[in-house]
Amino acid sequence: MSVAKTRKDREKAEREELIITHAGRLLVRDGYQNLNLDALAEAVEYSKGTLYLHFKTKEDLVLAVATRALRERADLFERATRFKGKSRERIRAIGFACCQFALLHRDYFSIEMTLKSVSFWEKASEEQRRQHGVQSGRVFHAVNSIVQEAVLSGDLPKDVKPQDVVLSLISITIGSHIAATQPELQMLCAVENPIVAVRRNQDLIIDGWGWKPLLKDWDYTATDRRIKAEIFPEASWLKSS
Amino acid sequence: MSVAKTRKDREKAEREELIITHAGRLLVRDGYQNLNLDALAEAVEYSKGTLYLHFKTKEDLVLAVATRALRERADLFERATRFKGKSRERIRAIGFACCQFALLHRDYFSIEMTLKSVSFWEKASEEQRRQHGVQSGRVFHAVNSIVQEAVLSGDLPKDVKPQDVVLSLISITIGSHIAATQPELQMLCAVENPIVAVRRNQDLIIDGWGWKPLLKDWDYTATDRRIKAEIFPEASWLKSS
Amino acid sequence: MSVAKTRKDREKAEREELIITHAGRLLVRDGYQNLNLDALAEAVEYSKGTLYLHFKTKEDLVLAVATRALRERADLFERATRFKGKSRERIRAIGFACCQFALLHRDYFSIEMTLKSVSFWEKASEEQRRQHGVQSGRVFHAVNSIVQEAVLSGDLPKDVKPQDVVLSLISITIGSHIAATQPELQMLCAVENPIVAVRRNQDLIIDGWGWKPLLKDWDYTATDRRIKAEIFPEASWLKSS
Amino acid sequence: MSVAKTRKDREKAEREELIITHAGRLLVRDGYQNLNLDALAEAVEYSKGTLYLHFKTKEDLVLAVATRALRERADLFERATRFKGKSRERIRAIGFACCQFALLHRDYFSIEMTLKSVSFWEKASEEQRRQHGVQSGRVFHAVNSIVQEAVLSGDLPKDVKPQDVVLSLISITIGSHIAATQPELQMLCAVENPIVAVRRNQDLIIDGWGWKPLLKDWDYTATDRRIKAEIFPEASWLKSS
DNA sequence: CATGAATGAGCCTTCATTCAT
DNA sequence: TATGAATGAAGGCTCATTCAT
Repeated sequence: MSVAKTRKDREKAEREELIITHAGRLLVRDGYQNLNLDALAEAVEYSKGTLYLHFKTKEDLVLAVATRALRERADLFERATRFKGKSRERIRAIGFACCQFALLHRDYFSIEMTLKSVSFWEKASEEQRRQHGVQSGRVFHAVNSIVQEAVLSGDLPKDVKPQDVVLSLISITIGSHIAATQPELQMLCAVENPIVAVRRNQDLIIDGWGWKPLLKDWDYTATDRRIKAEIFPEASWLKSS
Repeated sequence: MSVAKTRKDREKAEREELIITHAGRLLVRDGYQNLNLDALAEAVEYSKGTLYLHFKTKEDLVLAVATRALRERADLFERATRFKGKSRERIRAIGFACCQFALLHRDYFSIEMTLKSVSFWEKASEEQRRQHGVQSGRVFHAVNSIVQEAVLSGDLPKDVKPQDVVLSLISITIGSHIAATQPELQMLCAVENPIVAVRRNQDLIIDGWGWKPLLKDWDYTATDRRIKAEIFPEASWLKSS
Repeated sequence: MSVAKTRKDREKAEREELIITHAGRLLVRDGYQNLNLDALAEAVEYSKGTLYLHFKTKEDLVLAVATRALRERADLFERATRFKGKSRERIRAIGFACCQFALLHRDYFSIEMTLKSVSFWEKASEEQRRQHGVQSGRVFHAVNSIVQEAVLSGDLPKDVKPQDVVLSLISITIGSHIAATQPELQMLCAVENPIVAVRRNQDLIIDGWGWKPLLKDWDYTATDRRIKAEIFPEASWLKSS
Repeated sequence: MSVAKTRKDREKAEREELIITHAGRLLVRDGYQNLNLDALAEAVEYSKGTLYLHFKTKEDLVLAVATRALRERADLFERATRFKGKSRERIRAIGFACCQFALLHRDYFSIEMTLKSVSFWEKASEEQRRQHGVQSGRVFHAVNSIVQEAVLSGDLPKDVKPQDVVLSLISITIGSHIAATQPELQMLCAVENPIVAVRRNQDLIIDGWGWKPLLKDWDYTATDRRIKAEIFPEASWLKSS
């Protein structure tokens, strides 16, 4: 029976994955307000009632979509963390992870934005809120650990506060992603490749903090090649970043 | 009659302002999907029918809210543009304008985000779309003109593309604003004052581009005082930025 | 002042005509439920308030449109009544009047049909209801007088009840008009010219009653020419009936 | 499961019938524009949402009402078609079918008239439009087949066009029905029994075409008795037509 | 008299959620 | 456990009618 239970559990988890995947797809296509559970039920080929066996409310479901994406981001960040090298090389790996994530979840932000509404969180279940918080923490700590190491090792000035660095990195990444994917701005600023823009901006911030070795003092070509090979072997886009 | 017409027009414009103001408030509180015209009508103490005398659809109304905020931003930017001084001082004034705007429209971004949906723009009227475009352009050109001047004057390296600089400035501002106002990140990164965080990040980017005089080479205290006095005399928050 | 009053009255009547004319046009184009007083006010270039100075309710207005059409029909019928000739020739003139009316008010029926709703009459004013009744009576009596004369003169069998004949004539005319203008039936029954179909059906009914001289016993070509010339000189369509 | 499915389907069909029946009743009472789905939902004792599980739009529902009536008419006509006898006897049976239908759906015409609006058909679903077309065709072909047979057999003159005969029959039936049920005309023309009036008018038209044996040449009493007994045994009204 | 801004009741339609089977 | 029919509250929008100017 324990075996049967296990199989049941696995099936349940698989179905949950299926639901989340399709929900994410529809969310990106239609936005939160136009996501409708009838359409989702049809897409996953389960009944609407079954959706409610997995998720207490629509908000719960959407939060699960966001959390899964966030977990993948955390996974990518932690993989980047394990890169062997200077702190600046490792934060660079994090930057690559951001781009990899952005490509996998091109419209993750549009989902994340809907989470900002107060009423949203009120309707989501405690458990989903907790899980989302856990993944947020993993992302933060992945970056923070590298920054702290850089301060300790002297790659960053002793007097910078690690949290400030983390915040600036998060800020430039979020902002670049939003800005570089807005059609209006793509036109005005002649953005050819959003990924390139994001990475350039990250470098600007990192240089801004005086994180050694500065871009002008070091050739990161070899580093990039190693990151590509060792951390993101699956990422075809990194061919010629 | 011309007088009466003028008064009528003024009253109409005033009521439109009133509606937009309240709509903005509710929009920030409840989000786009939860903004309901019954509640708005009650808030402004006019009937629902009257709302529709001013705005063809709900989308039109929301776009008007966004456009008004954007216009204020453009106004602030253009005021900053008129600051007399080095290019770096003037881009600094733009940074101050961002902060001033952020304070006036703390949650403007959450509104702007709802505009991303394709179906949204389809339902908005041509006129409102046009007006929004015009204001977007003003904002861009205010920043762009300063950057171009910096390149011409040699304050920025000759080989940087002005649009890249503009994009990075917009990115860091958007991103910092979002990040620094997220409760979760405020906690993790110990953000005491979001405004300070935004401005620090802007400086990092500007230094990152090598925009002279660099922060370490120049004392901007006097500049800040002048910006405060000459450009934003009304902004109390600038007391001790 | 009496003169001024007269002018005012005339202006009022003229405006009323204008309103009814435009209302009829919109009614035919959009149907009763889609007739909207804003559009009508714009069309007549008077304010909505002015419309209400002339008509108590929307129903009143529509009834006025119907009544005016009915009055025109009655006028045409009474003109036909004055045709000099055999009773069968005169009822033939009525038939021509029907066609003339149908051409002038191609979609009068669609208006008349909306009058059938009980709730409609409840909302119409007493005065308008009365006027509509008066015109109905004129139409009936025009036809009835000819039928009675035919019975008296022996052109119709002595034992037919005039009212039955009148009813059958009204029936075939209404029915033919509806049937011959339905696209579906036009296709199935190969209706080339609705007017011709209506007149043929009228002849069938009249022959059916044995109204002398029967179609096969008399050549009505000359009659038709006279009706055209004497009664409907303005009707271009009668060229080659 | 197949059994359960069958039962479900049957229940669904029954509920659909229930909705259509009540909708027809309200439609006749209030007209299309005043039919409101809240009232209908209350009448059928199902929720408004349930109505929408059966019909995509209000227009769809109304069209379904019309189509069901039309189907019944087609059924009656096809039954009449199967009457054994002379062609004139069989077209007479069709006449009886008209009356039987008129009694069952006293106010069908008022519904059918609302279908004339162009905007109506735009909002109805393709499927409902198709079904309505199919039933229209059945009605036409039932009549047309008898007329053609009459021409071939020499009961109608060789030179008449069958479609003209069909059109005249449809016209007199529609028109008589409308005229004979208008209170105003009932009064003016002393209509005691609308059914009798309709049938008399039909005979006039049929005689008008010279369809043999003419009314004066044949006693249809026995035919009527047979039609009553063989085709409409359920129709109590035919007792003494 | 004429206006047209303001009203607000009313309606169609959607969709998250429930629950009997 | 899975289903999907049923629900009903909610919301955007219209438009006939009124009334202060």
